[in-house]
Amino acid sequence: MDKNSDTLKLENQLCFPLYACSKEIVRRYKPYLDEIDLTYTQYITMMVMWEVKQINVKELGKKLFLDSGTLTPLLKKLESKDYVKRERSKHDERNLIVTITEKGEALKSKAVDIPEKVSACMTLSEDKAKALYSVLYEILDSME
Amino acid sequence: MDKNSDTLKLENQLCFPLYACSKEIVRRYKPYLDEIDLTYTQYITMMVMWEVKQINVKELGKKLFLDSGTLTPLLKKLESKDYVKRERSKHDERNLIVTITEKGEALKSKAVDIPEKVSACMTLSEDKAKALYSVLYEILDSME
DNA sequence: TATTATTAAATTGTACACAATTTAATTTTA
DNA sequence: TAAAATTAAATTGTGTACAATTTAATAATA
Repeated sequence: MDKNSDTLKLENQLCFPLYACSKEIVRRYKPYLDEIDLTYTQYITMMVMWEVKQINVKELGKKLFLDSGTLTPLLKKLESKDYVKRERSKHDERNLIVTITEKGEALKSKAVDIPEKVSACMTLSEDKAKALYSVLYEILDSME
Repeated sequence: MDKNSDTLKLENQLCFPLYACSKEIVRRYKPYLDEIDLTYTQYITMMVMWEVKQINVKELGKKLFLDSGTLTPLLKKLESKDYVKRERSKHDERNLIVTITEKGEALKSKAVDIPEKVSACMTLSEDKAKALYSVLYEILDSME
């Protein structure tokens, strides 16, 4: 390919549609997440908490691909809403243990319909969705 | 599917790997973009400028899926680096016309190798890359 | 044509996102 | 075991993102 003409066109990039698509879908979550007073990042954090109940910041960051610079203020906010509890591990005080609260557990029932509401606003066949899913994880795995 | 158990698991979301993958790839750009003193958003903006030479903020925003709240400060920064020129349209002063400068044009040659350097750090077959590309644009189109 | 509506950027405010540094705790090792 | 290295969060600083509002210019209309 002629390096000077095409490689730097937006339409020839793979990263750009990924970036744009991610943002646009996250934006579709907003009205539903507003109803339960969560941002998207807080929502995916709660998704982990609903599943594991308790986790430290490091492990949480690994699951979410986020670092403490993002998670520390976010977890403080979730704590102020009483959805999680933050406390240092007695065993190793470097670790901060995040634990879901009852109020956090209760929030789950309000969130359970959100994924289908969002996927309803974009038409994508089951097959393509599965293919997309597996390619994305393939990329994520290959980059680690 | 049992609503209360699986729909809210991170691993069952399509948006999450999209969000994570986008961020991780953008992060791979950083070391190369640092060398030419651009952020990723500035870089995709310059990609449009290399292609069209001149455009107003509204049209630029449409191409990049960004609004004036993001673009205004970003374009001011690109202007301060002398990569673009910002001036009101004489024909309609509501429009701000962004024009690439000579220095901006010259930057292209330094950026031309970046896409292949980034794609080198993730293994993805041509076929899968193409499939991914087309599904992403299908989603983007279906959401407009 | 004066008023109203619309449009395009800019501004404001909140929340990420992440690199780099700092702080404090724990391990390793000389 | 005391010093050095490592580790986990927190902090700092820069740069997005985007909703909502404001400002200024232009277009539509009563």
